[in-house]
Amino acid sequence: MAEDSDHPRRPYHHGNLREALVAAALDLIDEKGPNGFTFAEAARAVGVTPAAPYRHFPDRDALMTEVARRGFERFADALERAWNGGEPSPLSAFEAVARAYLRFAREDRPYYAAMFDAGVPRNADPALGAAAGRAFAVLTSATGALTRHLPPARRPPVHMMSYHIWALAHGVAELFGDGRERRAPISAEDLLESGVGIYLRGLGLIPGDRDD
Amino acid sequence: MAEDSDHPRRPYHHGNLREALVAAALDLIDEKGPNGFTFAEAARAVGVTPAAPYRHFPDRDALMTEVARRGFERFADALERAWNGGEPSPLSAFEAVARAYLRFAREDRPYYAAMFDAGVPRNADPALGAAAGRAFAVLTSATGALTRHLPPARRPPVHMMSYHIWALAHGVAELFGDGRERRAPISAEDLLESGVGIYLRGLGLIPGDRDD
DNA sequence: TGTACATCAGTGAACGCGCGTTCACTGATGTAC
DNA sequence: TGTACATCAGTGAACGCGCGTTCACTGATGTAC
Repeated sequence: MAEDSDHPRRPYHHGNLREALVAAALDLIDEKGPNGFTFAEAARAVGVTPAAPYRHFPDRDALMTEVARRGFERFADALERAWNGGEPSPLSAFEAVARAYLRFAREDRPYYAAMFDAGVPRNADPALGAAAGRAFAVLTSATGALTRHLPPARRPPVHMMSYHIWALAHGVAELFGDGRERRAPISAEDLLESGVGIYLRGLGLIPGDRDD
Repeated sequence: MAEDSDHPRRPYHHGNLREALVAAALDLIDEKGPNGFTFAEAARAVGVTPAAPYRHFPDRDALMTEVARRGFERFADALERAWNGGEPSPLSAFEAVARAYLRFAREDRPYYAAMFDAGVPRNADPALGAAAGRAFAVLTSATGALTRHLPPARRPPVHMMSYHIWALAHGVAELFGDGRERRAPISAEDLLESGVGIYLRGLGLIPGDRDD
């Protein structure tokens, strides 16, 4: 009973094996983490011989790299959308970017894992590096816009500030995303939002609540 | 030429196989990452049959867990030492803790990887969980001491603040530690120190440089 | 101090497994005329 | 519209590999008397 007689025989050509493999890889990464993912199992999940994927990817790592590349594209898109050209205000748009970061890490977790936890090197694929750069560029342009009206003496280096935000968002996502690492009594989203708020206050970008 | 005739034959009993396996595991993790580590290779590195480790660890994961456990012990020790009871001042001690965090992530990288990147669950071993709790307790008591003199209305929840610091430190370590992830024009240490400084200023814990 | 014996910590051979990958092949599809 | 043929995207069998783990074993060590 290798196949159900009610259903027509699966056609010899899959039709969209490349896409199906990517989808299967995402499922597997979601289930078992980026290191539990194997080429053979992806093929099995799609119902295809273990040799078939080689028609679409040179090797196992190439599929992983493809997932990471797509992840960075989506990630960059999401951040750009959230930034929205700095509208309605740089501050609110900036906070939207932070929220989008975390939402991506949570909702597109297997992508995020492929991008940051799978050990795929940034230079594995030029398009991957470009997409990662595009994502990071959103952060830098957002911080640039946000700090532009500060007097130069109090304006932080834009790269430094981007790295701070990125590190905080990544740390929150890795440690507190999805309930891994001790049941925090505060959600990852709230954690990042409050952290960014305090940070921005420290830069004088939003008013402090000092009594003086 | 399986053995050098100059040297006496390696004794039948290794003498300290357990310790040697832990050391080999650390080397392998350092070289190939926490997922490149295998039981068999650790045994080989130590010059022992692949069955020998089973006299000391029930299985492969137990060795990984042991490395993570020791890592958390050392980590907690390092943070406690840096905190130094809050002397000479809570602020300087707090900053010393942040520096110690990053120094640990850098200098004891294989430990850090076993602790955070190897997928060892916190409850794999009660002692591991306890050590992790002890490390985190340093952060909470440090933030508690640091914010104690703030008026209650402006005092941040101590857990939230600890999580912020932890997330920032972890994010910096993962993204910028050891030059992985784009050559940042600023060191991970400086990045964390400046980030923590801005954050503390945002809480009113160190003076801002406002002109008003 | 010497001997008998239990215990400990290794050996060496073997297992089953799943993986990544290769190869010659074949069924299906698309194109030229 | 029909046929011939090149190309494409699969199959199925096989490979070598290293891993985790087991087993009966044996050499070395420690202890009781």
